Amino acid sequence: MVTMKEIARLANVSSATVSRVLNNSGYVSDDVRKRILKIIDETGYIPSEHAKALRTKQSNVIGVILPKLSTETASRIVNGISEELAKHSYQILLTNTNLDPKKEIEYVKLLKSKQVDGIILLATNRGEDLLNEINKLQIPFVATGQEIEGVPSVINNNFHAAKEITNLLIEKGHRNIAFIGVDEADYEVGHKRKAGYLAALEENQLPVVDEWIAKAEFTIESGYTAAKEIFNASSEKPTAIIAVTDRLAIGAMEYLKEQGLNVPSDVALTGMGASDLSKYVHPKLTTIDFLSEHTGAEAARTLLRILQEGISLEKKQIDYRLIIRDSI
Amino acid sequence: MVTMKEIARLANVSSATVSRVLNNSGYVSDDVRKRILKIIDETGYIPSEHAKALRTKQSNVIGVILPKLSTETASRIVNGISEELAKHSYQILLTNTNLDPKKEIEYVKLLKSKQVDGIILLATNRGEDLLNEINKLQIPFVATGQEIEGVPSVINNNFHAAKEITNLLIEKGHRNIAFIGVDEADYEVGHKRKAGYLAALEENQLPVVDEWIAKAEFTIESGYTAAKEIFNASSEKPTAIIAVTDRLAIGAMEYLKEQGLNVPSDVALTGMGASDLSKYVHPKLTTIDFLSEHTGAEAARTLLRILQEGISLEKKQIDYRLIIRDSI
DNA sequence: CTGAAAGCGCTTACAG
DNA sequence: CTGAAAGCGCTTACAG
Repeated sequence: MVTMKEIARLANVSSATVSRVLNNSGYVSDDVRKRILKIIDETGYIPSEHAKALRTKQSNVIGVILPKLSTETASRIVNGISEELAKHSYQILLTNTNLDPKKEIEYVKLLKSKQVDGIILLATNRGEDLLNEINKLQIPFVATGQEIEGVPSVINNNFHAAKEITNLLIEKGHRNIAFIGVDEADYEVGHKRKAGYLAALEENQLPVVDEWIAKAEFTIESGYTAAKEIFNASSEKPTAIIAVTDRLAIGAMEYLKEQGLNVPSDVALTGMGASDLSKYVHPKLTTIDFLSEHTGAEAARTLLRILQEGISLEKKQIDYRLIIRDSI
Repeated sequence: MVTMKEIARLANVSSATVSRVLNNSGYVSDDVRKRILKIIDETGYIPSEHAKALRTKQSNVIGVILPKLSTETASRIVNGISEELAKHSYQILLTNTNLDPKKEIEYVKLLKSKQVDGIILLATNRGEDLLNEINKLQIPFVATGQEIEGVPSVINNNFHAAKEITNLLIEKGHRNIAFIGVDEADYEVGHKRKAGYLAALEENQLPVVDEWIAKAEFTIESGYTAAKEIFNASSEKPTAIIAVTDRLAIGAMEYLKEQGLNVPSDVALTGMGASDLSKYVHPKLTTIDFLSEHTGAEAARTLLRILQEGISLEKKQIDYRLIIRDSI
């Protein structure tokens, strides 16, 4: 491999001068600069980032820890992160926990050893161990997906989104509104969205009916099952269903169709996430776009701000957009 | 930051010994080993990968260059890569060209400067400049998505997949089979899939009708437009349409429905890619699953084989799976 | 079994 | 405007 020393030798200068040319730092005569650049070009010399990082303590790499890449939300967020970071010449070191929370901690350590300049975590939980590890860490850190206490977090406004979509149904005259949620251990998606639903009911003095509230997994099948449970359990049937993800809504839609119920005239239905799917099911799904690319980009910007200006805000909520389509 | 030197000092040994403990290399007495491990644990010491990489010329990082993360295929492939590499303690340094071919070359250089141990490229084209850059490079390299001459490539069997799906329609009695393809500059998706279609026609002595062959972009809208063109241009209408992606097929499906044509009884329709969408449109789409996670994993394995055994096969074709659903 | 020393490829104060 | 030298944090042949 051709090194800086080699370039210096060929150009009859010291490596200090080569370094100055490369970094545009300090004075170098035009003459010498040109000579060096020519040689760099001819040899195809590429400086070693490891040596550079070792010296400067800066790697221009940001670690990203994510639970699963093959979900639309995750890939939209990572895309947002990657575009924003690329603008500032940062690269992403990607680690994928495949939903194993133990790996989150392992990867935090790994990324530290790789000496990334910062870490962005797409969090699914708010585990104590993780928090400890982050606090031990002396690396700028941004969480997204979940708010993590004491850690700069970029999150969606899940509470208001759920509340608004519930209100929308209430305005349309629905009073029997069912809810398909997920485990509240997922604080943002499980707890906050449910809280938004409950808040809207309460404000409108609608009763909370336990049989109309189901807990599901993140799959279409689970949405189907949840809708079935709701319709089997209750003597009075709901006229609307709010699902906390599009996939759950689509599962519910399958069940409803199977029962010969029309969406939306018999039962209105909403999802959340603005997935690709939501546009192409029939009827098209009313949903909420959480602008995930934007969430990712904002997480990246937050991290860059910490890196460059030392400014560290605690919490940033990203706006969402309600998308009204044919399912209500 | 606590360094190896510091650990050595605290343990009253030399850093050489600490290094030996860390790497399980050479002899270290149990006594000393325990003492060192204890101190490492207490201090939370994490070795610097940059220093290590500088010394050993090995980083345990694989560079991945992709055109766009937010497509289902790309994220499935990257997921496959990431899972396979994780098994072998390699991490991914992710670079995203956002479909800018100039960036492919730029990122090849960047990844070299980051001294990744190898590079996996999800290629969309087979540009000459890129090939030159790769050849200049002295880093193990695997391409996927496109076969790149002289470079180990893991690709899908696009020709046979397209041929098989065409044959399937022919067996069903279709003789007027239209084709919605993409630019043949995308050799695998544009050229090979079209070639497979043409080969099936030829083998069955069916005529190639130019009006039945449309070129589209990678969007649902473009599939709609292409189907419209086909139906407007030709006096004799096709009874089946083969689209080279699911999104194109879904666009075509929208057009057909709009025209009051029933899928599959009036016009049969097939896609390729086994996207999530394909399962949830009505009728469900007959398509081809290219097993993208598997493609990614195989690309990773190919790279690891080069890295670990120096074995470098030229070309590997991944199997596909035909998924027959209701659209034919 | 352990240590002293060299060296990986850079950057950067310091001196001239 | 340029160079000599130190040092970043590791590993590894060599010596004992």
